[in-house]
Amino acid sequence: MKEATESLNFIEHIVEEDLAAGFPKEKLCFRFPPEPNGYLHIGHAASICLNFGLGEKYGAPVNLRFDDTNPAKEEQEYVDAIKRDIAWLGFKWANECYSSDYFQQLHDWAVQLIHQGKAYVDQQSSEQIAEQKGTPTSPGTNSPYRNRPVAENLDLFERMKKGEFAPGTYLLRAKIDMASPNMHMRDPILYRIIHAHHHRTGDSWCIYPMYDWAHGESDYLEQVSHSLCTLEFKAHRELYDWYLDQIIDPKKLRPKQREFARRNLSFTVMSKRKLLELVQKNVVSGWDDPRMPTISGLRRRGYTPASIRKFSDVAGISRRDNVTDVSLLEFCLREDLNQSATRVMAVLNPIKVVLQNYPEGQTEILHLENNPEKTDAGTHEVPFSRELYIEREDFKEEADSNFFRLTIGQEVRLKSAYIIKAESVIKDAAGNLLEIHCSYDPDSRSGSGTDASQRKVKSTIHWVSVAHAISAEVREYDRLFLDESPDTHESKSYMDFINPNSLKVIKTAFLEPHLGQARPNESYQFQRLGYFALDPDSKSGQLVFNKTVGLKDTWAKQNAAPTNKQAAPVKPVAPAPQEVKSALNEIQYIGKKLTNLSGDKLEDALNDIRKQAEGLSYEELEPLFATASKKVGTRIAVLVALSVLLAKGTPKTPAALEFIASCQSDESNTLREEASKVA
RNA sequence: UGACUGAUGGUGUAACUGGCAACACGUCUGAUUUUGGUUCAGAAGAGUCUAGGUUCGAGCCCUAGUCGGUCAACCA
Repeated sequence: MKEATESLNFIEHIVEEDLAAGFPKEKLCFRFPPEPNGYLHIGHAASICLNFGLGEKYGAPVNLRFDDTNPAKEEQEYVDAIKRDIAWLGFKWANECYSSDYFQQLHDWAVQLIHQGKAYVDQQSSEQIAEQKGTPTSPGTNSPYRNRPVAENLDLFERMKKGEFAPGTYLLRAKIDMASPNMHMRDPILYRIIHAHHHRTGDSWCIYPMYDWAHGESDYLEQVSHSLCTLEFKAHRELYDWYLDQIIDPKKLRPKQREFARRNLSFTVMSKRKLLELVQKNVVSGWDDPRMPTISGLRRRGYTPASIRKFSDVAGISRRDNVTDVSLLEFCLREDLNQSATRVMAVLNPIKVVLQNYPEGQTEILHLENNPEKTDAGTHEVPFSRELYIEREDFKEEADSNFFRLTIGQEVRLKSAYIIKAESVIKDAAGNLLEIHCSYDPDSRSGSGTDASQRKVKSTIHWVSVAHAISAEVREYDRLFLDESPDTHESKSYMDFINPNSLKVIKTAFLEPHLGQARPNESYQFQRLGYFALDPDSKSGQLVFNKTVGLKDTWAKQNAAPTNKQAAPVKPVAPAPQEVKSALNEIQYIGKKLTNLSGDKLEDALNDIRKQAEGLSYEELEPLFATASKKVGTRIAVLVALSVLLAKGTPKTPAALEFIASCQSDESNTLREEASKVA
C-alpha cells in the first residue's frame, strides 16, 4: 500500500529546507500579527490556520501580536474580539504581544539610526513629500532636510517626542535611496506625530512608528523565525531586511519574511475597509451579521470551528491570486454538521393537513432519531395528532411523475410516523389552498414492524403537530453580493452588486416542541431543510433561528435548471473557430507522440491527422512550418496535414514549397518519404 | 514606459534532484436510503498561457513573448 504522504505547501517546503540546511528546529517560531482595527474574517482564518498549523506541526510557539502602531484606528474592542475569535477557532498562542510593548526599544533604535546618519527629521508637507517621492517609473528627489546635521535631528526628534509639534509638521525618515526602483526604499517614514489616546500606552507617546519600522523589529525582538504575510507586502521585504540589517545582533536569529496569496471567497469581499463600510452603511446589522464573512459572523450563522479549519486546510496556500468558490466552504460545513447536528422537524412555510380518520383530541408520542450518523445518539419524543403542518412545497394537487411528494391519491410517509394519502383539498373563495384532507394508515406506524409499516412509498416528508408546535422566527440568508467577484470591476464598485434579498425573515415558523430546549452554540438539522442554530437575539419564548446552510438539494436544482440556464452567464462560444483550434491542437498533440509510434499505430495516428486536417485552413497551419527542426513528429504531422490541404486544392505557396523542400532533406526517413510523396 | 510577482480541468491545490499530470470541491450516471440528505460505485472534464530551445524524455531547465496581480497612505 502506498504511504499517504501529505504534500507540503510552499511555506512548509521553505521550513523543511531551512531545517535541512541546519536551522535548529527548537528555534522555529511563528506569529499572527493582526492590527486591532476591525474584526477577523475568513481570509484571516487562512493566515491563522497557516501559522498556528505550522506551530502545531513543528511543536513551535506561535505568538499573537497586535500590530497597534496607529492609535487613530485601533480599539480595545477589536483586541478582545480578535482574541475571542482565535480562541474559538481552537488555537492557543504562546505569548500575547503588542508592538506597543516595543515602543521604547524602537525609539532607542531610531535614535541610534540618527546618530549613524541614517535617519533625519523632515518638516515638509505631505504634498511636498509625495511629490518628491517620484513615481514607480521615475526616481524621486531628495528632501532639502536630508542632510540636516545629526545634532539638529536629535534635538528635533526629541522635541517631536515631547509633544512640542503639531501633527503633520515633523517626521522622522530613514535615509536610504530616493532613486530606488522600490518605492518603499525612497526614504520611508519611521515616525509620525499622532496626538491620540492609545488603547494601551495611553498618552505616554505622541510619536508612533510606521508599520515597516515596527514589524520586522518586533519579529526580531520576539525571535520569530518565519514571518508570514500576504503578497501585497512583497515589495516591503527589501525594507524589512534593510531595517533588520541596522539593528541585528549576528548571534541572534534573523527573521525571514515570506509572502503568500490572500484567500478570496466568491460572492463576498474580504477587506476590513470594505467590511467596515458595509457595517457603517447599515447594509448589514454589524460585524457579526450572519451574512458577513467575519469569524464572528460565521459563528453567529452557525459555522463550526472545525469547518473553518477544514476549509483552510483543503483550500491550501499558494502564491497566486485566487477566488475560491463558497461551495467548498459549504461542503466543509455540511460535512461537519452532518456528523454532529441533532435532527429535528420544523415547518417554515406551513399548510395544514387534517387526518380525517384520526381520532379527534388524541395525541401520540412518537420517537425521532437524533442522528442517523451516530447509532448511539438516541431518540427524542415528538407528539403526533390529527392536525399537522407540512411544508407547502411538499404538496401539489396535480404533479408529474418526477414529484415524489404528496398529491391527491398519492401516499407519502410522515417521518417517523404514519403513511398518509391526500384525499381532497379545502380552498377559500379566491381559490387559495387552506387545508389538505388526508387519510392515514393506522397500521403503518414507523418502527411498529407491521407489514404496512414496511411498505415502500416514494417519499418521506417532515411535519409538526399543530396543537403542540412552538413558533419561532427563522432567518434565511443568501449571498451578500450578486457578483462572484464584486470588488474586481474597474467601472463598478462592490456596493453596486449588493444583493437586496440577502435576508429573508420568516416571522412564524412551526417547530417541534423539543426545540424549546434548543441551546446556543448548538446546530440542529431541520430535516430536509438544512442546518440551523439559535441566534443570540432569542429570548425565552421568542426563539430566533439562523439558517446556517441548506442541505444539498438535487431536487431543487433539477427544478431550477431550466430557468437557471437562462440566467446563467453562458460563455459565448463560437463553435466554428473552436473546432479549427482543436483540430490544430490535435494535430500538434498527435505529432508530439509520432516518433514513438510504429506500424499500425503510426498509420492510425497519421490517419487521425488526415481526418483532423479536413477541418483546417491553410492559414491555421502555416505558422507551424517554423516548428523546430528537432521536433520531427510535429513536422511530420504538419506535412501530412499540408498534403491533405494541397489535395483539396489549396495553392502551393512559397512558404509551403520551402517547407516541403526542407523536409525532403531532413534526417528523418519518415519525414523524407512523406515529403517526396507531397512533392 | 519601471520594479517585483504569478500563470496546471469550472474552482482550489499537488506533482521529491526532468520520467504515465494527482487530490478535493463542483458537475453527470447508477445503487442504497423512513431526509430528493448521508453513504457507496462509476463517468466526464486539463496535454500544464504562447512560440522557440536543451534532452531519449519538459508542467518542471534556458530564451523571447502574452496575459493577470502588486507598488507612488504621515494605513497595516
